Amino acid sequence: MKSAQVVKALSALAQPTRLAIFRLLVVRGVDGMAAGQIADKLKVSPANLSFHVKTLTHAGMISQRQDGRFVYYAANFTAMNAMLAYLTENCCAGTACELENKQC
Amino acid sequence: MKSAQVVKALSALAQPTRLAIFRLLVVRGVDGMAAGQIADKLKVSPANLSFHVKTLTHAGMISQRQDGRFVYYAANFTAMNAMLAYLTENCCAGTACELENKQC
DNA sequence: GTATTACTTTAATAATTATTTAACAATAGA
DNA sequence: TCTATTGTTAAATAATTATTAAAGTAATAC
Repeated sequence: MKSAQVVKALSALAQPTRLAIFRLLVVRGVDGMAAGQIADKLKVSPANLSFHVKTLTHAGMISQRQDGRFVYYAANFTAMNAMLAYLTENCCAGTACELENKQC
Repeated sequence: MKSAQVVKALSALAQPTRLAIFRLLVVRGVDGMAAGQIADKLKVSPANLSFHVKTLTHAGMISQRQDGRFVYYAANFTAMNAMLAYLTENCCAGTACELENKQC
């Protein structure tokens, strides 16, 4: 994963409403949740929700699927895991710190 | 870990220079690296480096230790792991998705 | 004690990001 | 077709964040 993409992913999550949306969708799993449901649950205006899910979508952290009048959003677990992997990669220059003290 | 603290941690990492600083320190391990070395390596002005390490320190993602005229910075692995844990917590409502498809 | 090294702080400016309101689609149902 | 539902977009404003240059602090060396 490229560093610029990781910055985009982190920026997407680095906002209270968007972190709440993402966490909700992580717990929700693969089926995801309709935009309106998310907005209701998080007490966010539809326009504001649209703005934030757009940011998360552009960062690749969530995916979108239309079903009739409803738009379902779901967490992108592959993107999440890639981001987490980037942060911990080659920790402590690859020495056995994980085995010794579980620091990374 | 509280959600506001996670937002702070993510915000700290969500900037190219700061992500580069953090990654450098993650690879470096517990000993850390002096401010000047970091600035040289990343080709950042001292003032700008100071600004960014301050942000990372306030977010709890790195720690600071003075040694003579040098100030050493090191990654805070405990904070990093807490942040990663927050993001994946109760994924897919706790169903065995990890065992079934390694999605989270 | 003066100079040098290493780093931080302040202030000004530039750039980005979030929120709100209003207008705009698209689908579904009467 | 008319209307309600569901959601997005655009424009304006407010707020936050990053960068630079200059001044300031603190420790060591001469």
